[in-house]
This record gives sequence, structure tokens and C-alpha cells, in this order.
Amino acid sequence: MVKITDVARHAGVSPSTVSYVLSGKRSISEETRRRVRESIRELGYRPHAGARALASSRSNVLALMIPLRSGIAVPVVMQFAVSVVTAARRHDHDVLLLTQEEGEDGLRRVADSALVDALIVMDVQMKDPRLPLLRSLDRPSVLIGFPADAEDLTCIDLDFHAAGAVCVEHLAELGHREIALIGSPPEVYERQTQTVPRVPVYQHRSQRSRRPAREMRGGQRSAGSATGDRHRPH
DNA sequence: AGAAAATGTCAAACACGCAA
DNA sequence: TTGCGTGTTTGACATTTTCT
Repeated sequence: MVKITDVARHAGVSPSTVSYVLSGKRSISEETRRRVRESIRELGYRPHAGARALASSRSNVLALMIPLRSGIAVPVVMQFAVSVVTAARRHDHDVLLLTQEEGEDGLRRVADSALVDALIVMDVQMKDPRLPLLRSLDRPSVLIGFPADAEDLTCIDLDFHAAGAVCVEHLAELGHREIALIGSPPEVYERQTQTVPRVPVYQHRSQRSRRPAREMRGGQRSAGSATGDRHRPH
């Protein structure tokens, strides 16, 4: 195995200089940097992840907890996962995947053992049981979804308000006057994932004096269809 | 010539297994 | 129980170069 000392000897510098070339945390002259990079390439050096974690107290690994169960659109989850992995690689990090089944124990395991530097948690619910734990850990975390009590947490989500507005404006401009919103499956509502109840029902300004937009939850039959009042997008 | 900036090196530290 | 070895990072220090 090629070590940093081998690279240093080959390039005629000290190991610390090699380390600084790799991390970019200090300025190194162009000529020295070129020599070190050349030696790294020639020798095929790859830093030892364990030794690096030992010295820096950082693993360069992020945990991503994804939901995998009924009612979850796996392709959508995978889009998030791929984005996380791609962005992590751009910053020289890798991603450790956890399923939601592992729950708080899983999060505690990877955080307390220093297996990961930070945690990303998907499918956050209004009253999510994982929140007290995430607050207590000495690792930063980011939630995808907004819980009820989010003041001290870092949360992100899609802009459903903007998405709803854009959809309604678009359909209204095409001349549609009755618009139905078909929501998620019933179990998503039962679980009270934060984003779903907050999906706004928009009315285009031209139809405010007319009938309101209606929302249909996934898997439900519309009341209108039972009575002959059809909410048909047209 | 002296100060400041740039560059390079040294040595301690990290967590843990293993041998003495 | 103690000390060593592992590979790397990083704060502190030393040396060289550049600027005023």
C-alpha cells in the first residue's frame, strides 16, 4: 500500500506538505503542488480513510435515512438519494444509506460511533419521534420536510405553494375553470407528513367569484362523481 | 534593513489492537 | 498494565521570499 510518506519521499517534501496539497487548507507553491500531484499519480496513492478519520475526527461520510414502505414512491425517493450522493461526491464525501425502519437506534448508532459526520433525514413528520434524538446528537442534521416544532432545526422542502400557484395559473391561462387537486394516498394523510396537509388550494384570480378549487385525496372517489358533479380537469 | 507573507517541516494527537 | 504501531492531520515553529 502506498502511504503519504512514500508520496512525500518521491516528491522531495514532507508528509504534511502532501497533506496540505490534498486538502488545500494552506497555500503551497505551484511548483511543489505540481510535483506532489505528479508523485500521487505515478504511485497511485489513495489516502487511508481510517487513518484520515483518526487524525481529523471526520469520516467524510454522511448518513441518509430514507423511507421505504407502503405509500412511498420509490422513484421519487431515489431521485433524492441520487442527488444527495452526487452533491456529496462533489465535496469529497460518501453517503451511508439507512432505512427508516432503523429509526432512532440506527441514527444513534452511526452518529455515536463517529461513522458519519452529519445526518440527512427524509420523510419528516409533524410530530416526528426522531427529533429529540437529532437535537441531542453532537452531529449536525438536515431534515427534508418541516416538523411542527422546527425552530432550532435545519429543514428544507419543496416549495409546494409556488408549485400549486404555477399549476393553477397555467391551467387557468389555458382556459380551464374547474380544477381538481389529486393528493397522496390516504396513509400519507394519516401519517401527517408535514408537506401534504399544507398543499395549498389556489384559485386563479379570474375564478375567485366562481366555484372554489377542490382537493381529492389519492385513493378516494370524489363526492362529486357520486352525485354526478364531476371534477374533471378539462 | 526590517516587516510581512508565503512556504515547508516537526511533532503531537487521534482510537484501538496486540504483544510483552 | 504498558508501550508500540498504524497513516494522516494540524497547530506551532522555522525558513525563505517578497514587499516597503
